Amino acid sequence: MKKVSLKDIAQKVGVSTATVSYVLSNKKCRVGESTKQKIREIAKELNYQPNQIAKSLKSGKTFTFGLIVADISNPFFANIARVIEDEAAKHDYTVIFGSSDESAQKSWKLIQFLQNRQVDGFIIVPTENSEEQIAYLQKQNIPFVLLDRYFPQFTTNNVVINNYEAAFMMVSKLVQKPKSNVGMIAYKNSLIHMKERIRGFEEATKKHHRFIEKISFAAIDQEIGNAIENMLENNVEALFFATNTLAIAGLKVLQQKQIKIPNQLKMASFDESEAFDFFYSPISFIEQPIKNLGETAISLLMSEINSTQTEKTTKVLPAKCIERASSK
Amino acid sequence: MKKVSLKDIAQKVGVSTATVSYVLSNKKCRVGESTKQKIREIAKELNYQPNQIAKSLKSGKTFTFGLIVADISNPFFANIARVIEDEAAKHDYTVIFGSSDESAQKSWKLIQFLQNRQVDGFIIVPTENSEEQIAYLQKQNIPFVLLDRYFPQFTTNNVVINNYEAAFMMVSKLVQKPKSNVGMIAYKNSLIHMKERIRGFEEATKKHHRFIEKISFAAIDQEIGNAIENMLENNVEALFFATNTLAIAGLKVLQQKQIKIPNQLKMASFDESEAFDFFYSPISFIEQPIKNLGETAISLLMSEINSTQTEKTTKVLPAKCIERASSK
DNA sequence: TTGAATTGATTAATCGATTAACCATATTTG
DNA sequence: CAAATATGGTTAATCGATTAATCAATTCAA
Repeated sequence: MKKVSLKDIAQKVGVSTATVSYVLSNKKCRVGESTKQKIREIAKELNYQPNQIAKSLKSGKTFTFGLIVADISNPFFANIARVIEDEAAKHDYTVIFGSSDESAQKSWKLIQFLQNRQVDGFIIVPTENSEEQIAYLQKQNIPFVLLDRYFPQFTTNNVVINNYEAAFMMVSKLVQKPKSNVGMIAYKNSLIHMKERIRGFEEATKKHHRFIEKISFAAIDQEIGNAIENMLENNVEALFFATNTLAIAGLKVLQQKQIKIPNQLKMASFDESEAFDFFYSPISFIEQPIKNLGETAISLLMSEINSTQTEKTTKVLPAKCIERASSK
Repeated sequence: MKKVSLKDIAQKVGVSTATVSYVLSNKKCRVGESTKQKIREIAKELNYQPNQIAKSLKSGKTFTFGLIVADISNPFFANIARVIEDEAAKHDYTVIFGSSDESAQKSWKLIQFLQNRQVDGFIIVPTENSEEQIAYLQKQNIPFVLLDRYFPQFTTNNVVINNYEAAFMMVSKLVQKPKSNVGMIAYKNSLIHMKERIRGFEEATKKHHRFIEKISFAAIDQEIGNAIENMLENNVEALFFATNTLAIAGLKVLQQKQIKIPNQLKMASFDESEAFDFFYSPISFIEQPIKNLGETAISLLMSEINSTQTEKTTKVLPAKCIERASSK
């Protein structure tokens, strides 16, 4: 069965499609009361649903956002996606999203794809080496907001947390005894959020012997074993993970090796995970304000879209240290 | 900056938009080689991206699926969503999805919304009392596939597992000692998948004293405490959870009460969760073939869309019992 | 009673891409 | 050389909704 269009209603009522359009969109236009009623009646009877595609073509607006996250299988990003969807829905926007899996190439493909679908704006968690993509969006004057990370050399709308401060606070609590050996496991990644987390760790461990292992996102399972091995050989007594994904992978190895936490090794991580709660000694972590991050991103994007102003804003939201058994 | 359209290219080259369209879509049509080259060149130079909205309006196809899951914050559905997206992308389809949160009303809203966006088909995890929605889709002749659950009274495309068998197998292993007290915590829900899980539990515990607590999805946190309390008062020595969400909620209570698993209470659950791996005694669970479920759903939907045949199929996929420390 | 104002509705252009149906030239063919 | 056939393109309608411009019929004012 074909979908009901304005034309169908118009024919049945015996008026032009224009009249039907005016009535159903409640425009202040001169249409007789009896005609109005009849049109509304028939529209309801046929269960008329306006064709958004046609509307979009005419208006140039799709009421759709594109969301590109770095890794949708990570609950952090999955939850952010959820919040962003809910928040967008409040403004009658749909969200189409994709996962770049930290690959600039995939991110570029997604941007092109979503642009073809005429999204009205983007929320992007940018990957390494995606600078020219950002430059492209800027040049095309497409509204967008960067999330979680950004490029300091570009003036863009950003929503982030203070990674340096959060890492510094958490690590300071984790490594109280000076001169001991301490370690951090991070991503091999030049993005600012990772740099800042590492800087926070370093600043908090000035008086310690520190060891940093950097792992590539695409090969966590292959590289994590060695990284942990090295940490243990260096007798670190505290270990800080730069993300929840790294922490989960690391914990699996530590559990295999029967390392007792926190007795043999204290630990803490960035981001949360349901698994952290159920570990025999609950894992300390840095809680990011996910709801706030998503809401702020949508709010920035909405104001970018609805105004002619091109002033860019960077919002820095507070993160919280949740200390539990694993770091004491 | 406005987007580049066929018209822009046509003007620059000095031909009609029709010619440009023919060339860029590689139609077998008579256009001179030199003109072809020039058009391709200019198209590249202007970075032409076809407007999918316009294409959709003309073709009546959006190459978009609507996916409605019951609860996107549940990793089971989140992962299914992921698989479905990846699989759809292989066929050059986009997926727009929403979460009904087990509410028929929300589900109905989502269907209307997605239909306005002219999706070419649906994959739906139906909620309780959504029968008339299914009937509506059927009447409108809109291609769709039901996932995880279905309504036996409707002849539809379904992709499910054998919930009865999976529950029976797992519970049989969980409750070996006859005559003991055993319990199940399920949802207060009349959907077939839940009924089947309960039937599996009952069939496997014919020789036991069994206790079943039913909890409403919308009030898990409020009701789970009492449910667990009752189980403990009845001295159950084995407890089966109908879903991962229930298990996680239940585990939190059990942990507070310092119940030792499996010494004081053996347990097992449907579905997986990262948290199950990190519990001090890893939780036994029924593993659903998520990848296979998603792939099959897309494949059914694709063949429904691409063929005129209206024959409906129900695919029943195998689930697997993963036995670990918690049930021994 | 004639011109002006009001009411109720229609026409037609538009958004961007597609495509069937034409229309010129140019080249063969009998 | 006239008719047939290629060759290389253009025109215009279409998808469905929107909306400025217009028109016809009525009512009102002077």
